[in-house]
Amino acid sequence: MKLLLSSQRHYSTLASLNLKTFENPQSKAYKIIQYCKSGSLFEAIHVLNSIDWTRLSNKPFFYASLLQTCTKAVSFTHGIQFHAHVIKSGLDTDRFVGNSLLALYFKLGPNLFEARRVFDGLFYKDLISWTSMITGYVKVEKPKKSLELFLEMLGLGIEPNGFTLSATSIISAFTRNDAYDKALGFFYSMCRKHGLSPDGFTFGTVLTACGNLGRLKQGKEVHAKVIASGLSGNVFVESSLVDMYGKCRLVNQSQCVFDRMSVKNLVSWTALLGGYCQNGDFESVIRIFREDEMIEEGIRPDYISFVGVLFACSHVGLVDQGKKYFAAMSEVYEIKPGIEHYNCMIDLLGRAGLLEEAENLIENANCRDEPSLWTVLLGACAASPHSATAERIAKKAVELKPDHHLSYVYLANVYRAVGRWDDAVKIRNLMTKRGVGKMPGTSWIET
DNA sequence: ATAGGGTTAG
Repeated sequence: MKLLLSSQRHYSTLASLNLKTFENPQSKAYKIIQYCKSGSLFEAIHVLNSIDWTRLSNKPFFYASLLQTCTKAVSFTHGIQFHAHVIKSGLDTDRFVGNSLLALYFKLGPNLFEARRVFDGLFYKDLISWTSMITGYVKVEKPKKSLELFLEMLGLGIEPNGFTLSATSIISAFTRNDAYDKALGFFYSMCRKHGLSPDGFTFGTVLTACGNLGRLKQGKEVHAKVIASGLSGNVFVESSLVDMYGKCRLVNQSQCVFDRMSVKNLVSWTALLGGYCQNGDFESVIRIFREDEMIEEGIRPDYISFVGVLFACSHVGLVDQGKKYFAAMSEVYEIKPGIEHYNCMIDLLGRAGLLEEAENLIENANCRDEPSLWTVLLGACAASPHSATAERIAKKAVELKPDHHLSYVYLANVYRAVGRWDDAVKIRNLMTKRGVGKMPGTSWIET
């Protein structure tokens, strides 16, 4: 690639390159900025190459604009070249240039290493620098680092007030860290201490936290805040509410919120179905799915919603229905079944005593060596352990997952059921030898 | 003048 910004060119246009003239529409400096603003990276570079860059004043502003344009135009290679020039001119300590570089590395990289280097090298870090780095860590799945940095920022006396976004990224970091309690705590201090008004994103995150914690009381409080904030029409917020009530075992409330939603999407439906699933009302799941209500509203079920309905089928023992949905998944909706769908089907078939059919299904799946499939099938076998099939399945499970103690227990149980006491003892010894958990006493019958 | 953000499902 041609090197940009050669310093050996075009002294003739020097007159148009000072700070004052970039506001002059005739000047090339003005054109560069205009091109940057409209995201026309190549045009901007073209003009840039026709001037003497070394004589241009106010370089930080140009570098920042150009770097942002690279980010906007998704051109990482150009961005890196500009970074090289930035370093050469010693402007990488400038916070505007640096912040633009951070955006480049986080949005197009993501290159955490380079971003951190830029961040550490900044002469003065402002709230935007901190926020970029904090949210950047969340993005690359390093919530702990993100929180460390957040605390460091607070230690320096920089308050995240006025910027809801920095607060939401912290909440997000907490929730990704499974520290839902802290996320909730932060939400409340954000509202009370800093007087910030949360937006839809914040509410979505916080409601999910309430749901995962089963905190109905706080969930309701947040619901009240949602209503007060006028965000009731937000499909993300309302789907989170449906989810929250479902997880807090108030499935009626979940249905109520759902019914009043003016805009529903697939996630809203799946959250509703999930609520019924978690509350053991599998009949409702199947009823809602079967009545084609979703399809009437123009919503096509996806990978996850099929997990819900197959899970329900397996719990109710609807073999034909389950088979129908499993087939429809790939035939009608062109969704490749995954391990979760297979698990449901194996459980469904196995519990119905259709061991061979279940075994067949596993053997023909591309995830056939996945231990969980065999473990699930083995669990289903416990109801009918009197067969060579059960023995075969149990052996396969032990082979694929030698550290799973239940497989041994099941296998021993199969032997006991047909009176092969010596084999049962061998399994017990094998378990001890491999050190995989404790064999239950002889009173153990089935799960 | 220029820069920063995220949510939902089994």
